[in-house]
Amino acid sequence: MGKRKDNREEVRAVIISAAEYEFGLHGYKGASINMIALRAGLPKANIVYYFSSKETLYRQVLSHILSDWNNVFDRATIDDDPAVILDQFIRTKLQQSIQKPRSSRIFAMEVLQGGEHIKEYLSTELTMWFSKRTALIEAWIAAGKMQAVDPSSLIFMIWATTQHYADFESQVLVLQNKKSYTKDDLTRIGDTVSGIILQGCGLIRS
Amino acid sequence: MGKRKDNREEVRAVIISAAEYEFGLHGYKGASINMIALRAGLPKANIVYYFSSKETLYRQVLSHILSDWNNVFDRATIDDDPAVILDQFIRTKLQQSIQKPRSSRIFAMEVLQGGEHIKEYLSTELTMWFSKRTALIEAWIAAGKMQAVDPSSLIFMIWATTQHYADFESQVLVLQNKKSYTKDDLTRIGDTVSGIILQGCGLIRS
DNA sequence: GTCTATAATCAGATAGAC
DNA sequence: GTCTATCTGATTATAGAC
Repeated sequence: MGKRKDNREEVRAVIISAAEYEFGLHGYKGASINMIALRAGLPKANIVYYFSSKETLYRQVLSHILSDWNNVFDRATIDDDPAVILDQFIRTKLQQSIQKPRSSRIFAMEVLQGGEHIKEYLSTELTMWFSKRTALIEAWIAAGKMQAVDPSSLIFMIWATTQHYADFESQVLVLQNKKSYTKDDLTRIGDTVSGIILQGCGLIRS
Repeated sequence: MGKRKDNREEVRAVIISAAEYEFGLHGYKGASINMIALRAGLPKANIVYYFSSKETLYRQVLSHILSDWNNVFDRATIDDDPAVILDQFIRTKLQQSIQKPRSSRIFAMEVLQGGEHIKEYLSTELTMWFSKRTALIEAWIAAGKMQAVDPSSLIFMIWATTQHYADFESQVLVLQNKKSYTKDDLTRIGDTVSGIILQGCGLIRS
């Protein structure tokens, strides 16, 4: 019976992966169970059998994405150097964005449409994370470790900029006449963004 | 016959406005002609009568949005002060984002899903705009008017950050425990974003 | 558990009366 | 020009054979 359970989990994982692909490409409404089933190599009835409904599947995909989003900034304290932490935070987010663009896009489309499906995540887990980080930045400022900036705006700025490369990938690539990001792009973008933000917070000098 | 033509244009304007609302809320697939018709106060057959198809209506909405997007940066030259131009660019974009969030969201969802409907705009008009602006930034750098930064990354950073307040409005408001943006928010965000970016480009000192 | 066939619903588009 | 009624197709979900 262990066999059966294992298989069940494997199948669920295959479906979630296919669903992530389709939702990331077409959004919640635009993705169809049929296409997800085709991509997973299963008849569409099985999708419903494993997840009850499209809505449930979508929620599972969302929580699968959110569980993947831990980062450096999480464990930083007042004793850390803000320059090091912010630099790592920016580069890690950028890397995630460029390596897993579809996850970022699903989240973006969800928030764009009001975030109904992740209301609880936003108002509990993420709100707690956010208030701890803004408090830390304020503590750094009070300790004279960085210059006074509005912490919320700073975090939004980093989120927005790093996610932009996933969410607006089609625009970014067309404008730069490229087919996909290279390793050099990742370095160049990371250097520029980290450079501007650190210098803009008075953490490195011109 | 002038009467009729005028009326026709009025009705079309009402429909476009209702369509902008619905597309901005639910995306292309998620919005239905039925809901657009209800919002416009018309039977749904009239929507199709005036615009032939949902697709055509959507394209009209998109081009209506794009025609609205001119800004300060457009007419800047090498003789201008980059600090002034970039500051105005940031604050104008931010204002547009906060005042017309739905336009921004429709554009965002379109690009997120691959930008098929605006391929031509992206690869002609916007590409030209973009290459002129990056060239101008490079000229400023060469003239010693600002410090060396990657022009593309800088523009993306400004776009991403300013649009974030429209596109991720639901998240931003929840995290700051607000119902809507105030005039103070606009000032505070503008000051922070403009401050970090200008200082980050060596245009003001700490 | 797995799959085929089908029911039920909803959307976009059209026909035709007024 | 404007609207009601209807068609056609797609999509989610279910029933029931294997």
